[in-house]
Parts: sequence; structure tokens; C-alpha cells
Amino acid sequence: MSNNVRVRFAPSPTGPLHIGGVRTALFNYLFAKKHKGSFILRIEDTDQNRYVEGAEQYLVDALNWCNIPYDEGPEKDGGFGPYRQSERKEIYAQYAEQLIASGNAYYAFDSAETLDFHRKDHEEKGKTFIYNWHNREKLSNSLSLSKAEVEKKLANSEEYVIRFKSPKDETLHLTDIIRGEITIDTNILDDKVLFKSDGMPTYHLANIVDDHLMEISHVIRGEEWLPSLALHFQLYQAFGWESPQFAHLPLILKPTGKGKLSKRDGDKLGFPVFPLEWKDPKTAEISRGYKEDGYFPEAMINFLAFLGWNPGTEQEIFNLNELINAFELERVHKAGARFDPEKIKWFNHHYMQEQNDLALAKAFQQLKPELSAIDLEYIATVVALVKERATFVNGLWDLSHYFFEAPPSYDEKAAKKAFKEGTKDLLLQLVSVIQPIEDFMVENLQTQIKGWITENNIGFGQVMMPLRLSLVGALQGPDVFDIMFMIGKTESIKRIEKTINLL
RNA sequence: GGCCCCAUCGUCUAGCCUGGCCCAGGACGCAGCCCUCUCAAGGCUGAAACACGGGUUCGAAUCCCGUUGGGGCUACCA
Repeated sequence: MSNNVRVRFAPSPTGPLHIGGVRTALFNYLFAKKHKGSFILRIEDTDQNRYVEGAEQYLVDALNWCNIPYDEGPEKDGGFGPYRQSERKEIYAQYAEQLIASGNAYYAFDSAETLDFHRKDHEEKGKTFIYNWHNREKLSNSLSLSKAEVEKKLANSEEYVIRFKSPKDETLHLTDIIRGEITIDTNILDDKVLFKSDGMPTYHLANIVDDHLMEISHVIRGEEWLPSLALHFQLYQAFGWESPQFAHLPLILKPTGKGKLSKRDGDKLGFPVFPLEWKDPKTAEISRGYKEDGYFPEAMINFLAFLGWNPGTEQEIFNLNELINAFELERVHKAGARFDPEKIKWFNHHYMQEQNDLALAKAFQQLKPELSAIDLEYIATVVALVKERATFVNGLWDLSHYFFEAPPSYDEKAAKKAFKEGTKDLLLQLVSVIQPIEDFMVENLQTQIKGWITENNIGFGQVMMPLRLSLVGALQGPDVFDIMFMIGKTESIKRIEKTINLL
């Protein structure tokens, strides 16, 4: 492929960007970068009724957080702007008129009520109402009405829409990069509305006009658009434009059950469906986001890339550059992919290990007010000690609180296991072993304590278990000697003595 | 209902185009073992799939047809 690859991500600002939308954006981005092309963000806000305040800003913020930058878009003109369809309003009408002039479209005056009536009427009879060659002669439009009548209606500025005149008895052979050839019989196609009575184009018209004007080379979008492909293809033909290549991505399905992934699933199963937290401007309802839940963007991107695509090798960990290099549309799957909240956690755990300890410490400190006064270096060392057990920054506290404060209690089960009859005596002896250690370093602690245990033929676990429990409050965590070194001699002894007093 | 798309372990998937190397490989999750003062991590091992039925062929997960199942669309929404 040459280097004039231009792709676009064209969401409509009707709410927060869904995780499936993120994947669509990602695949577009990967494809563009792989071919040294441009990735364009276009805002498809032709539906004034569904416009949601803040949705566009959310989109930009989400893409930024995901590290999927666009080359052109609103506030980032690349010579093909504007990039909001509402700002391109004047452009579309002339193209609709052009289609009428060439006989590919017509005016329709039917009211919403009339259409509604026909649909219901057909449904009752077990049929489907399709506005096309089949019945357009019986409806109110510039094909059924006389020229004079049409002109009169237009002159009276009666409300009208412009519909595409879908041909009869044609077989369309469409090509999709992912799916191969798709065959469609035009007889079952309906005369889609291209231009609405409110003066705005529908998605179909605006989409084709903009893709053409913006010189889009590949349209990579979700599978929900596959049924519209025939219309879009015919539109390009009607305009006499060269059509871009199409690739329809498989949908992301619910983890369990039927249907595609929805916000509800996230709420029910306890995982986010949106990249960033979103507060609904109307209901004030808050939807959680991957960012706020402690996911790293690298983890989300890596996971999302593997939903419907894979490189064909056994490598699974890919950074963005590696993804760009390896990505091929031809390797995208056809079938829908279930979203697996467990696997994205695994990716997050992986990327957590790759994070810089100091950076993690900062994030950890910001999250926990208890840590505000604590030295960042100390927190970073603690993080280094416990992070292999952590999947999220917000899980760090549970894994490391005993580095910052004495354990508030002892785990009951562990206490039963660790505290035996001779424990008190052993701990008293242990204190006398620790007390004289001048240089309170890990190696010294290790040799002194282990030496004392072996010399006196004491069971290792008999000392280590209650020791750990005294320090940590539970039988978990990193090396005991590391913990002692970190909290220091005084605190170590203090915690052991607390246990002694308790026994 | 109609139309279009799809179908390999529970899940993500390799293999399918160019049939034999596949009694089907990897990963997540699950189980066990090892490591070990503990919990993790890590290492090793295991259970786990070609939806079904017909063809074609010496031979089919791979090609064809049908059935079943799943998904999407069916708005003056995108």
C-alpha cells in the first residue's frame, strides 16, 4: 500500500466513548501508522437530538489517555476541515441535490405518522414495510407526484426528506478486507433517507461525502455498519467517486450471555466499559472508567488489540510500536469476541511490573492520604518489594500497609497456626538476638537470626511464622528480613514485644 | 419475521485461503507439583475444543451443501 493511507475514526458525541469504540479507534490508528498514513478524528454530530454535552471533550481526553493521537481533527486542521459535521452543514445539501438531478434520489413528503402507520400495519400482517421500488409509487414523493405538485410543495416550504432511489433487480458484489466478498440483492434494500427535514444530512450522506472530501482511503468500522455497506457503495457509484476500501470489525460481546457488550454488563460484573470515568450531565450518574479503576493504558491497548486480532505468533505482550509493526487487517477475525475482564487484569499485572517504582510510588502516595508525609524513596522501595503481588496501584495498600504502620490485628487463622505454646519464650529469645545487632542490615539479620535458629535446633517455622505475624499481621508478604530492615530495629522489636505481651 | 455476517478448549485465539506436518499449538482462568518462613510471582504438569449431518477426496478442523446455534441490521440514530 502506498503512503497516502488516510483513515478516520468517526464517533458521534452521544455519550462516553465505549470500549468497543476505543478498539475501533485503535485499529484505525494501528493501520494508519503501519502504512505511514494519517489518522483522522471526525465528529459525526448530525443528530441534534442526541447531542450530549461534554461527549466530544471526553472523546479527545479518552484518546489522549489511551495514547492514540490523531493527526487531524477538531482544533487540529490538516487541510480537510472542519472536522465536525455540524460545521460542515452547508456542504451536504448540494450533494443531495446533485443526486436528485442525476436521478439517484428524490424528495419525499410522507409524514412520520404516515410512515409509522404503514410500519405498524405491515407488522400486524407479519410483513416488513420497506420504502422502495415496491411501494414508493403509492407514497408521497417526487416519483409518485406530478412535477407541478412537487414544485408546489417545495414552494410552500413543506417539510421533505431526500431519499436514495434504490435500484430494482441488481446484484451487488461488495468487497470487505476482512470478510471477502458479500453479495446483496438490491430488491430488499430500502430507499434510505439521505437528507433530513431539519436540514441536516443523515449519517449515510454525510459519511460518504466527508470520506470522499477528506480523501479517506480505508473505512475501518464496526460490524454494525455492514448492512449499510450496500447503500454506501451505491452512493459512491451514484456520485461517480472512487470508493475507499472497507473493513468491518467484529463486535465485542458480553463476557457471558447473549448480545454485545453494554454498560449494564460492566455494572453487573464489576468492570468498567469506558476508558475514563463519565458523569452523565443529565442524571449525574457516574460510570466508572479504566483509568480511575487503576488500569494502565498500555494494558488496555494490548488487551483490546488482541480482541479480534492476533499476530499469528505466540507473543502476547506488545507495546504500541510493536502493535503498529505487526498489525494487519487481513489477520482480523470475522467472529465477535467476548470481553474477558480476567484477561485484561492479567495484562495490567504484567504492565504494573514494568512501571517505574518511583512513578508507582507517586501514584500510590496520591491515592493514600496516610502516605502524604512519608518519604517517596521509602515508598518506592516498598513498592519494589510488593508490586509483583499487585495488579493495581490501588491494591498496593493492602499489600504493604505494615511497612507504614503496625498491624492493627492478627489474622485469626494465621494466629492459630503460628502462635503455639513455646512461641512466647522463643520470641523473648529472639528479641535478645536482635537487640545487639548494630548494623541492622538484611544480611546481618539473616545470618544472626538463622544462625541462632540452627544453633539451638529450633524449627525454622516456629520462629519465622510468629515473627512474620508480629510484623505483618498475616502470613503473607515479602521476605521477613526485608521487612525488618525497612521498618527498622526499634519498630521491629516493638512489634515483637506487642505480640509477646499478647500471648 | 426478513436480510446480511459468523461458528476450534469456559474465554481470547493458532491452524483453514494453498487438504496429509493436527489423536489440534499458545494465552487467560482452573487444578496439582516444585521453589519457599508466608502470600504472591516464577517454573513444571494436568483437565479442557474442531457445533451437528451429509457430501468431495486415498485423506478434511481445513473444500462444498444443509441443519442448528450465535451476532448485527431492519429510524428523518449513529
